[in-house]
Formats: sequence, structure tokens, C-alpha cells
Amino acid sequence: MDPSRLLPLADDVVPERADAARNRTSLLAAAAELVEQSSVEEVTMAAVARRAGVGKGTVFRRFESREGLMAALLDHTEAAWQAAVLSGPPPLGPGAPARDRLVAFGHSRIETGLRHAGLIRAAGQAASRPYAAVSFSSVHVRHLLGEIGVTGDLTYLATCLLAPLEIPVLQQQVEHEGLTLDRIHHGWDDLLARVLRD
Amino acid sequence: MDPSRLLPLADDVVPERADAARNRTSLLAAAAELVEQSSVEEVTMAAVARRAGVGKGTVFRRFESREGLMAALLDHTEAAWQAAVLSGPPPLGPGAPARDRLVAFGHSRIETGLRHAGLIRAAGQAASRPYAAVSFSSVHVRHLLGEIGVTGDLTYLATCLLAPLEIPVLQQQVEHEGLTLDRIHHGWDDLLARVLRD
DNA sequence: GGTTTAAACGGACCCCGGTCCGCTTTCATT
DNA sequence: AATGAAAGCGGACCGGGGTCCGTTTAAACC
Repeated sequence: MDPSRLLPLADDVVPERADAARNRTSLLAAAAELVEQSSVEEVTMAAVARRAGVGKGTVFRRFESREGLMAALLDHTEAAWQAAVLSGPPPLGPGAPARDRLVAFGHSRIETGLRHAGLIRAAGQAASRPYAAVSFSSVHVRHLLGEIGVTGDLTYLATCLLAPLEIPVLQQQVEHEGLTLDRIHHGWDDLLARVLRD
Repeated sequence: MDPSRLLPLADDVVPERADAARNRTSLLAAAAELVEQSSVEEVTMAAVARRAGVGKGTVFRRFESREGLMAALLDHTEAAWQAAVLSGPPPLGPGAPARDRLVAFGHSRIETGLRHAGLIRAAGQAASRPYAAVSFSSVHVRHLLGEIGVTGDLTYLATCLLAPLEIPVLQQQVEHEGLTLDRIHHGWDDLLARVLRD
């Protein structure tokens, strides 16, 4: 993209201009504030732009779309969660037996999922994160399944275990099937027990 | 559903006025035609109205929303599928062992789901059908699980088995995980085998 | 400091889903 | 056939997401 570069930048990452970076920051801040003081649904792009003191076009140039902006907002939380999974304390993080980690993984996903349900829905399948936090999660679950010694199509099995943890499914369970959170947590344990028994 | 009814109507169902019924029919026809000749996404409410020769307001009065209209379009197909499940030939319909019916159910849902993915997505969680064809399906799956003799929280387990059959999950598997249809079908068989083994 | 150029900016503009309300049509009653 | 009221109708209108393009600005090079 930039053939006349002097310092070798990390691969193909083009640095942002100062004003662009400043606007990105203030837009994220503005969006976060607005989300905090009202429900996600009623946060409009124009409002975010106004609050950040920039034009609407700028919001779209920086974040592609509404979904993109929401995904960016989510990134902080999501990254923290992924860090907890990859290197936090057991049983969610490494150090516990794979089975226990899988149990903890589900419980943790149910909690964070429901806590940020609004944002996650609004983020849709934006950008690199295809559907919820699926890419990362499926690799992780697949890995744990392997460690446990499960055989078969682990990639498919991983997506099947992840599916009941998706926001729309969880909301359907809570709002239309009348399941309590407790019951869902317990159900996850039971599902794992069934799938993993030898 | 049957506008030319002579017998007393069931309870509080108010019959539609002649012009209203006529418009409902032509709107559905117009929508079906438009959907057929281009992808669902680019079918706008105004276009449907124009084609049916009515005002836009009429479309919304008859079908509530875009989702409602799409759900109505889907109803024919969906009803046929439900009929096949409830009273069609085995193994999908009654007559086969419950296990086999569950296997057939998944395969059938994967096929019909992907075939009408566009409409189903566009129908969202409109009206009575909360999320995909979930209400009906969860009752059915729950029933089959009972027949098989599975014990535990069947309601939750049913939603867990249904989750991997949802359109977004299927599309994620096909488009981002690179799974083939064959692999998904096999995976379903395998998932059932794991969950149902005694 | 001046020049140049690619990037960023902003807000007018477009499209679409959805609402509103004054006018028209149906149809039950007489 | 006339009439009254409830239901239906249609299209102007609104708000929100997304695009476009003439103008401004950062920053690399002189």
C-alpha cells in the first residue's frame, strides 16, 4: 500500500493520522457514555457524532457501520474475557483439568453473554468476529475437547456446544421457555456430562 | 386462514372485510413474486405495495412489519414442514422409533433451514414464532426425548439440540468454519449418538 | 516556511422501515 | 335504497443508517 516507507511497519498496517486517531478515541468514548446512559438500541450514529463533536461521515469512516462501532465498543470487554480464558486463574484459565475448564467456560460465557446482550446483538456479525465470539471460542473448545480425549469431528462438535451459549438462544430460553439462569447453568453441566462421558 | 367461512367463527376472531382480504392475498402474491425474482434482502415494502397496487400503509396494516410479512410468506412452507413432522411418512413422521425420528428431524431441519435461510432471517423473531421454528420444534424434540427415555431437564436439552440447527449457526459453520453439508449431517448423527447413549 | 498530496472531514443527501391522519369503502341495519 | 359507523386505505411524513463529494488538514519533502 505504501511503497515509500522508511521504517518497516508491522506488515501492512498503515498508521492513522493524528486527527483520525483523536476522533476514533473520542467517538469510542462518546459511544460508551451514550450506551451507558440509555439502552444500546436508542444510541444513534448521529448522536454519537454530535457528542464527539464530529460529523456523521467521520463515524462511518472510522467504524464502517453501526455494527462496526458496537463491535469496537465490545472489543475491550471481549478481549478481557478472552484473556481470562487464555491466561486467567483456573478453572476458566489454564491449570485445571480440561473437563472443568469446559464447564467453567460455559458458565462464564452465559454470564458475559447475557450481561452484554445488547451490545452483542447490536454488533451483529461485524468485521472479523463472525458470529458472537465464535471464532475464538470454537478454537478454544475444540482444543479442550482434544485434551479430554474426545474423538470424532471436534470442529463440528465444538460449534454444537457453542450454539446453546449464543445470545438469541439464551434469550429464547429465558424469555419464551421460562428457564431460570440456574436451570441453564445446571443444564450446561448436564449437557457436557452427556457429551463427554466415555 | 379461511376467509369464506360459513360456519360460526371460532370465538373472538373477527372476519376480515372483503377489501382487506383481497389486499392481503395480492400483497402475499406480490411479495412472493418479488422474492422469487431477486434476493429477499432487496425486496422493499414500497415495492411490494406498488406491485400489489396498494398504498404502503396497507402493507403495514396487514402484516405489522417487514418481519411480519416475511413470516407470513414463510408460513406456507413452514406449515407444510410441520405437517410432515407431525403426520408425514416415517422416519420424519410418526411410525419410526423415536431415535430415528430425531435423526431425521435434524437432517430435515438442516435442509429446509438452509433452503429458506433468506426468508427465515428476514422473518426474524416475528409474531408467534419466537426464534426460527423453535416453539414447535422444541415441543417436538422434547416429546421424542421423553419417548426415548432420556431423563433430566428435557426442556433445556431440547433447546440445546435445536441450537446447532439454527440458521446463523449453520451459516457460520458453512461459511466460516468451512464445513460441508455432509459433515454437518454426520455431525448431527454423532451429536445425537453422544447425547442419547445410555 | 512553503508546497504538495493523500487522507480525513462534515453535512447535505438518499433510501428504507414505520407512523399518522384525513378520506373512502364496506356492510349491517332499516 | 339510504344511512351510519367501523374498518380500511394511501401517501405525506419522520427518523435512522449509510453514501458522496467539495473542502480542510496533517505531515512528508524541499
